[in-house]
Amino acid sequence: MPIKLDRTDKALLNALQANARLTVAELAERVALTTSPCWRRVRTLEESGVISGYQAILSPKALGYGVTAFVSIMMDSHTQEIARAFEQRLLEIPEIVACHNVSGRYDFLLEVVARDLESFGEFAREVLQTLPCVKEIYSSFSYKSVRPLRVIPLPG
Amino acid sequence: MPIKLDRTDKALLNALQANARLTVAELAERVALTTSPCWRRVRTLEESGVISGYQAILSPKALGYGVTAFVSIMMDSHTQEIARAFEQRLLEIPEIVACHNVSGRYDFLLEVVARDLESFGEFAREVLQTLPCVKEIYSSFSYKSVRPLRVIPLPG
DNA sequence: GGTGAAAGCGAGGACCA
DNA sequence: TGGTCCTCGCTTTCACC
Repeated sequence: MPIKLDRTDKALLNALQANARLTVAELAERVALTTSPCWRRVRTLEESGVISGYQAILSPKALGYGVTAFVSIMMDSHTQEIARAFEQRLLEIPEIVACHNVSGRYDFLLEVVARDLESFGEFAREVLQTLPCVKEIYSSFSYKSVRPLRVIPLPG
Repeated sequence: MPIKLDRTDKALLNALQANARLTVAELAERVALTTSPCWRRVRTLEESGVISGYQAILSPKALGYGVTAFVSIMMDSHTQEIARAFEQRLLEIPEIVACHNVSGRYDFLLEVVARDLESFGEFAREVLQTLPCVKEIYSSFSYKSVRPLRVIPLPG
């Protein structure tokens, strides 16, 4: 699974992580190539799965979400089916923008957006607390995102 | 800061969150508009800050990162300058792909990628443990990302 | 807010070195 | 691999409804 990337590939990936709307012509200029080989490289990166997609990044603030919370959930049961059903249920809740099954004291770590603290409280009470098999919930609020743009480092 | 969005705007945002490379022609078709008004709406969404950018989403796995960890950090001091300097230092560490200053028992929550557990151990020992003013660190590993694609829900 | 048309440019492919 | 050229379709911007 480790795909070989040369300097040019890394430059392309960094440019596209910063701005997915760069045209092939602009990309080519940045990496000192002509458009055809540049376009071919990008396509190869897409096909190999290194680039899994392109996404518009929305501002939670501008959409009226003033609160980002991290919610840790401990289950009172750990069977295969219960975990699967629980994950399925989590996927149906749009306020949960990220969600990991994790090791340690808690079983799931969620990132949740809400309009304000009051709205989050209601969400926690009416949605999270009523999920099946939940034993304990711990919420922590983001005062500020220190690193707003998620960038995967390129190895080597 | 709450920007008014009608049904069409929301459809555009949802389409662009799923695929930022859709052409204006394709977008227009999906929302039953012609290209001109569609293009104008997208531009307005960009200028208003609702769309803060476009990003290629890379696969950590394909890049050789087998481990995603969530690291909670407790500081032994909480002055303004120390926090600022600490955040500045965190920004210089590329393995930290996300980072929040949070409420609760810990002060910072980081998301870190690493090649494998061994590599993470080394990173924790040599980079995280040596940061100034760190009192306690708690690491939790992601077994699996339940929601791989981050999508902000649209209000209303 | 919506439509339609026009100019220019980029995407994507065929082919050569 | 990289480069050149070529064609179609899209982007972008009009003027107008």
